[in-house]
Amino acid sequence: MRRSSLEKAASRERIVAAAGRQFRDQGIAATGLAGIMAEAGLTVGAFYAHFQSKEDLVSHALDAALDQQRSALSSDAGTNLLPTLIDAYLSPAHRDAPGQGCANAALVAEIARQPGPVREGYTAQLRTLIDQLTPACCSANDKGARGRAIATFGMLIGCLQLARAVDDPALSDEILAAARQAAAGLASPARQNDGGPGE
Amino acid sequence: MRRSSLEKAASRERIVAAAGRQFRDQGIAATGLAGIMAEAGLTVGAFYAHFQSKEDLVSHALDAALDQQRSALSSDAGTNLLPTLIDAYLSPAHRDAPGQGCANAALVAEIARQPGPVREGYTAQLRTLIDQLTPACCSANDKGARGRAIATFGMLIGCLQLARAVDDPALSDEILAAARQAAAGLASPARQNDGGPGE
DNA sequence: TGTACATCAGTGAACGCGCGTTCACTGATGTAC
DNA sequence: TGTACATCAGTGAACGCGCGTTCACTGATGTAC
Repeated sequence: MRRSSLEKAASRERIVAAAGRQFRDQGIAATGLAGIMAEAGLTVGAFYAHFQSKEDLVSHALDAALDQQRSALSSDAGTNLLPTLIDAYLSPAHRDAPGQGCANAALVAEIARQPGPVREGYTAQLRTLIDQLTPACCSANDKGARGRAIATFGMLIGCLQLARAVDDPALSDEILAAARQAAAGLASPARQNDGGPGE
Repeated sequence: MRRSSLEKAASRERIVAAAGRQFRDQGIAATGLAGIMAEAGLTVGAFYAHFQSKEDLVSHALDAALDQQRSALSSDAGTNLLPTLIDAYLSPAHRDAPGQGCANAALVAEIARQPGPVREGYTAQLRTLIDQLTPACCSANDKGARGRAIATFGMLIGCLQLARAVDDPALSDEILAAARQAAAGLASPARQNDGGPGE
């Protein structure tokens, strides 16, 4: 039953993709290896030919999911379509498909409870994301751009989570709309100088 | 071994409190009934004298945790110490004690995956919270107060989660600081009129 | 290029374990007379 | 107020189940000659 190294790489990719989707959809703790392997078209036994443990898979799957999200972002770096990006982030489509969506929004709280290595990997990813987001939050006086980038991103993930948790579609849409408007103001501070505390 | 109805009520309260703490600390899926009952000073068997199922407990524990949080808030309603409240919310102390802290921040993502009744209860609680927060976000032209209240709260929970997930204390503090500044601007829009889209 | 053999990706069954839930039992509580 | 009895909060052991992990085995792949 041995497979070629190309096939092995393909299997691994399928496992990582399935894990990324199921973790975001169901949460990490609630997702079993058997279900992931089944979605990847394999049986559980094969798992340990690819990863040392579930925690090891969590690290890799999270990293891959975050990479994927950032790559969409990096292609737009510099150009001024941050508003478009915000609208996409806060769209009903994104809200309704957590499994394909932002891993930050789906998993931050659970990441905080993960062992060291997982959190280390996440921290590096978030750092890169902030660096990518910061230039898009520039105003004439760009002293506060990085802070605004962080706060804006926090608002995006927080509001998306609220919109997902809520039972009532009308309230959910209202949350998305409120976040869209506030994010636009925060991220692109227009003619207002940022008046940060002296530093 | 039968106990008086007063003792039963006290037992139930201890179970709810222990559940609220453990759910926030470890997540709902990762928390077992045995651990909750042990913290309440009882054995697992007694659980079903108080609740129909784990899901039933989740509903009640979540409701209690959210009530507790809001009651701290309602005492300040009307008065202008929203900035103080924001600072407390984004304090290192709150970040470092999720088990005693805001259930929204700790559990939103997991609530989105809970069965109907839990989400219904949560939705009602969030609605009340938004209503309580809105007057504190008033400006001269208060058309956008409710939207700003929603967006501000989303930013609070999102940034608190980011600060908890991150591995590096310096970055974590930076996130809290960025959120504090942005929240102050968003919640108390000073002399800036809110320029919402026509409605 | 062809043959012999070590490697190892994947299978399928088993492992111990903790989960949520059930149940027979205990004995103090609350009630009926 | 005192007695007899039904109730039921809590115990402790058991239930089936799915979890993460291990293992003997298979047979195609990759390598050495």
